[in-house]
Amino acid sequence: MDRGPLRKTAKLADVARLARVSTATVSRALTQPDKVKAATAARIREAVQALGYVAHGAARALASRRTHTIGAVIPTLDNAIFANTAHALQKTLDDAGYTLLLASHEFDAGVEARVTRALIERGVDGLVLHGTTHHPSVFQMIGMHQIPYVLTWALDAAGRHPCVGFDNRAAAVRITRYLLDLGHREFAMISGVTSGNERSAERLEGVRQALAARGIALDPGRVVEKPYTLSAGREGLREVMRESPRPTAVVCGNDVLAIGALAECHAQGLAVPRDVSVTGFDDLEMAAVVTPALTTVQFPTADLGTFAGQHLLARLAGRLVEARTELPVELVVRASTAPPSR
Amino acid sequence: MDRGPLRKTAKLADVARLARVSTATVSRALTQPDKVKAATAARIREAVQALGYVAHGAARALASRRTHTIGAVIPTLDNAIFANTAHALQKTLDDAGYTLLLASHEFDAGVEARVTRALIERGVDGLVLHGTTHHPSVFQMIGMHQIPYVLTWALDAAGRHPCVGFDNRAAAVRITRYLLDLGHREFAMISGVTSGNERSAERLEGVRQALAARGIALDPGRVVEKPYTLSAGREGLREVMRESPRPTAVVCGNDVLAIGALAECHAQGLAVPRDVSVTGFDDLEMAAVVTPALTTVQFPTADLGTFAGQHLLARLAGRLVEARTELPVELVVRASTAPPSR
DNA sequence: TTGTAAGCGTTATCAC
DNA sequence: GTGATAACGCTTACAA
Repeated sequence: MDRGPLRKTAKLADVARLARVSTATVSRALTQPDKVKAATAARIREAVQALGYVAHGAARALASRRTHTIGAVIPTLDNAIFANTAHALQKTLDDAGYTLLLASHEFDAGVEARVTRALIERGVDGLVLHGTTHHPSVFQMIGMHQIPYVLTWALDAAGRHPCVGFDNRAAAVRITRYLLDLGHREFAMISGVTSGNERSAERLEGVRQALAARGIALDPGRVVEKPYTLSAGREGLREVMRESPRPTAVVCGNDVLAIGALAECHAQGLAVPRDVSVTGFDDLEMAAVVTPALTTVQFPTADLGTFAGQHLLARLAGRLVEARTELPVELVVRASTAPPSR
Repeated sequence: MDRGPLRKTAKLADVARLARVSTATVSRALTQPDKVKAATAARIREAVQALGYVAHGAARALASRRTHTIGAVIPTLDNAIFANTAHALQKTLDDAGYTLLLASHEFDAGVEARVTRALIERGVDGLVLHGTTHHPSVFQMIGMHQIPYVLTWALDAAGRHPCVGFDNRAAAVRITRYLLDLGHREFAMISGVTSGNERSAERLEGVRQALAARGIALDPGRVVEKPYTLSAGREGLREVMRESPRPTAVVCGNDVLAIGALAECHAQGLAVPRDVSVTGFDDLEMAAVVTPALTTVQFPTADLGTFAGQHLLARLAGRLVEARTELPVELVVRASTAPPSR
């Protein structure tokens, strides 16, 4: 590949000189080509090519007060769920000429405030935040800088913030009622860590609520909180199955935990769903693939990113948009999960 | 939360005025606190607080010619493997005060060149690229802008580029020899998509090479290429098991495919490893958790991000560093995977 | 230790 | 359509 006599990085003025026009014209040719005569534009294109010119983003941002950048703060990249959503978000933004700036806080509110500040400092035009509870300084900064934003995953009950998310609690109620209706009475839950995680907390609470409505309590030993990993799922199952009477229905906080739990069932020689029914919230559409015998609530997490992106883009374009979007979830019954008759 | 009479976004000059110092002093106080008298620094801190001042990154970058930003171009965020590495990379950079800018190209070389350009345009101080084969314009841009970079996952054989990665082919040879030594003669491979993916290609080639060394060929019907998804793994197993004689050893391109393949084995009533041995390359450390009967080659993918980050930080600090780092992989034998005796 | 002032590379507002 | 030129907000010699 010929890389020519290129040496130092060229700037706008160099292009202008070579194309025999002013910097203003080059700038226009680059950002609003239709405002420039075709012949001029062509000459400029050539010069850009010849010099291997790449615009200086910072200078551009400084002068135009626009970065064409959207920031997203996610709990962690280490979890496919969020990476998934981020992926869809990026695609949506990319198609509109925006770049996604991704930051994670590892479930630490302090870190979240810090990275949010860093994103604002970098001049993001918009912000995507996960969940509805945030450090007050976060909203303060957003307010001061007048940055368009949207909250995802959860729904802002008070209606104070634009959001697109799921009603996790309702989903939990739904799957629990389904199990109750089949005749299950002995429940256990392998929940995600609820502290600092509304999503996990709401799912657990939804299960509790649905059970309470039928007069069933979830005793302490029947709820274990685990990080969203496979091995934690195995561990969780081991723990709840020590209870007596043994649970006939185990609800898992998400599909990763559910798959781990299934693996442990196999290891222990427990047949699913004959001996025990395992169900879960399917964030990744993994569970169903691993076994057809798993009833789940499906969350369209990719849509989350897509919708959040669209919402933000619309606002940046000055269009009016719904401030609250609730995405539908789906209860997927794969096989009979009735309790063993005794 | 009191947000005071804050209205418009403050700038450095506002802070300077309030603190009764010059803008130069404020700038110093913010970036090199030790160059400023303690009392002055305190006054400035107060002013910053009071005004809710957030630095303007673009202006800062323009003036200082530094963004404290590292760009990483990964194939896709939709795959936990890369998200994993990105996560480790981010942590490493974060600790050093750098922010990671993540972009993905969805396995399209053209897109890769485009997003790399976008990152350079945004002024990244360094660049992390996946794999060793890239569009020539990518290296041209990097060269022109003198941007420190590092290639990951694979190793640059020619030694032209700084890299940190695995020897995928050697790993493939290793696991294949292991199976050969146990007595397997009927092989099949559920490979990742090799086109545009060196990693997949090298794994497949390694298997082929090891088999050829013992006079065994991998017939077309015994190799299927699939995307790294669970359902593709199931499909892949179905396809290769149609061969006759039926394979006794199925090597999977990664752990996601392996888990999918295992699920299909269960569905078909095939016992693992009694009827068929499934092995794979464990990018995510998932396979082993799902079943203890799975022999794998473990790739420390998180280390990849950590090392790549450290390499780049060292270069940015002007320190000399190895241009080539090969990370060790590990063959993990979980259970006997000898072929069924006939 | 602090202040003055000259850039950094674009964009945007005017004229022409 | 195109060209001067003044911002944009900060850093950094150089002076004091």
